[in-house]
Amino acid sequence: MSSSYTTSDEILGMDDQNQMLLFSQQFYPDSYNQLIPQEIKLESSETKPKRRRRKNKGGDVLSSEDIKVGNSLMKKRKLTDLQVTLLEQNFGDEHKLESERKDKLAAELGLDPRQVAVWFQNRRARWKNKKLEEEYSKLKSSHDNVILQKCHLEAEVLQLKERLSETEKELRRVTEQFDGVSICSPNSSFSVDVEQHYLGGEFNMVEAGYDNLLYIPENNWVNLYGF
DNA sequence: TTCGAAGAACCGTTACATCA
DNA sequence: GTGATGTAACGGTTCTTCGA
Repeated sequence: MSSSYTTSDEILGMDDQNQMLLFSQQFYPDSYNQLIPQEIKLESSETKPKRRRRKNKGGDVLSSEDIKVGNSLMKKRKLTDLQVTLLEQNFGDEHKLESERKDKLAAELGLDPRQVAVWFQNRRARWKNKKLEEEYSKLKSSHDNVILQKCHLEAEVLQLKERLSETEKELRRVTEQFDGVSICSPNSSFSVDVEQHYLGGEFNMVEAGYDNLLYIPENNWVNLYGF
């Protein structure tokens, strides 16, 4: 990427004169020209090595991150509340930052346009992360609801199975009671009575959800679906 | 139409400040 | 003193635009 703005690494590599020039631009926003002179850009970009930013623990060399407060230099990189408020307002209006608006905002805030661009970039990233987090928690909560529902349904299935088993026992008991009596004959009026009794009467199988049962003379009641 | 330069946006990362 | 967190800034990559 090629940038019109000077990085702190580039500043660190400058001679004293250029450092002072940039220093005055950086710390006196009113007179800050916003654009780094071409000579400085060329000098630094041509020798720009591809490496990570270097640490600046010594503090003996001015960097673009130093800010003048009153008459003294402070290691203060944070933007002021007012600057942040205005940036937030602008971000609220529009997440994208056109070049014209960037320059206007930078002039208003006394910041480098590059700083404004970076702030918007980081703000968009934070916004995106927040959106992702919100989306995640929504999905998680709906997932939890589905799991809960599944548990309830499983419990219900268990309950129904138990009832089914009890009913089967009861049926076996009843059929054993009538063992030897011809209740299986389709022509038997007793058979019809039993069917009516269990399918539509006291044990309404359909309503009870037991409509998957079929009565076969040889096997008594058979579950059509395996449970 | 193609190609290269310039600029902007995005992403991952680093460095630093602040706080518990 | 230290680890966690927030954030300003950077480097690299990708995409778009524009002029030759």
